[in-house]
Amino acid sequence: MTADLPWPSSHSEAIAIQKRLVGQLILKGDLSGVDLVAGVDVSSFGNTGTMVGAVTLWSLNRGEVTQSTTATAEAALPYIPGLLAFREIPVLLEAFRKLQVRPEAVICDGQGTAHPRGFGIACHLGLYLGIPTVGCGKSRLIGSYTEPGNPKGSATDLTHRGRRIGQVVRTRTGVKPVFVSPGHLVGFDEAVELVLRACSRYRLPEPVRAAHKLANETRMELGRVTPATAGMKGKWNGLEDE
DNA sequence: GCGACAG
DNA sequence: ATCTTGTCGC
Repeated sequence: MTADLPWPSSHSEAIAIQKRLVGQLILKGDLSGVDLVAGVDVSSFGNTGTMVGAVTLWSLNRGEVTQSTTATAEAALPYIPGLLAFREIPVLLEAFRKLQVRPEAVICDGQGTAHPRGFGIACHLGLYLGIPTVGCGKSRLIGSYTEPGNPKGSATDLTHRGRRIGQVVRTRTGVKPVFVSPGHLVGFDEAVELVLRACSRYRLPEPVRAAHKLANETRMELGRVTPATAGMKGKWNGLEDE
């Protein structure tokens, strides 16, 4: 279930890994029959300190959370646009390891193929888990697009260098759209279909909302017990690379 | 060199 | 992401 993939020790190494793994993605697959969908999210105290990862299993048919797990870890590196996965995946995998049931699909709080190298956190997580993953970001990382129509369900293409890398989707009438792109084992349109199916009365998919809530509550309960802000300044900023 | 920049 | 009060709108 958890493949053994390489891990970087520097900024450039991380980029090299993404460029190599992108070729292993399978950007097609139908999720119309899926019921058990996992939502994942990470909550942290800014760029350093303790992070809490949460995975929530949501039954689309029952419309409720079936099971959920959390895990905590110290941030190994700060948030770097384009390298988010290397910061959040470890704690998310640990949370996944505690699950007693395998979800049929996963919706991530972040991008899938809508990434500079076509390998966002949803892709990364998908390859590790071997489960279909979809990226659903609240804002844009890269790509250009025209605003989708106002009605719920409206969508336009998110493009980059003349290629479609994802779609901008209105998950709720009159509300800011989300950025949907496939992670692994799912196609572009199928990814949008799953996200829309997982959205009921809010902007974000229910599984993601549940995970976000759980991660945040868990972090609050822990209390701010980790100052450790001094030890990692400048780490992974490219300057001390090679 | 100057902006942009998931969470 | 996180820090935060009030405020606009259905």
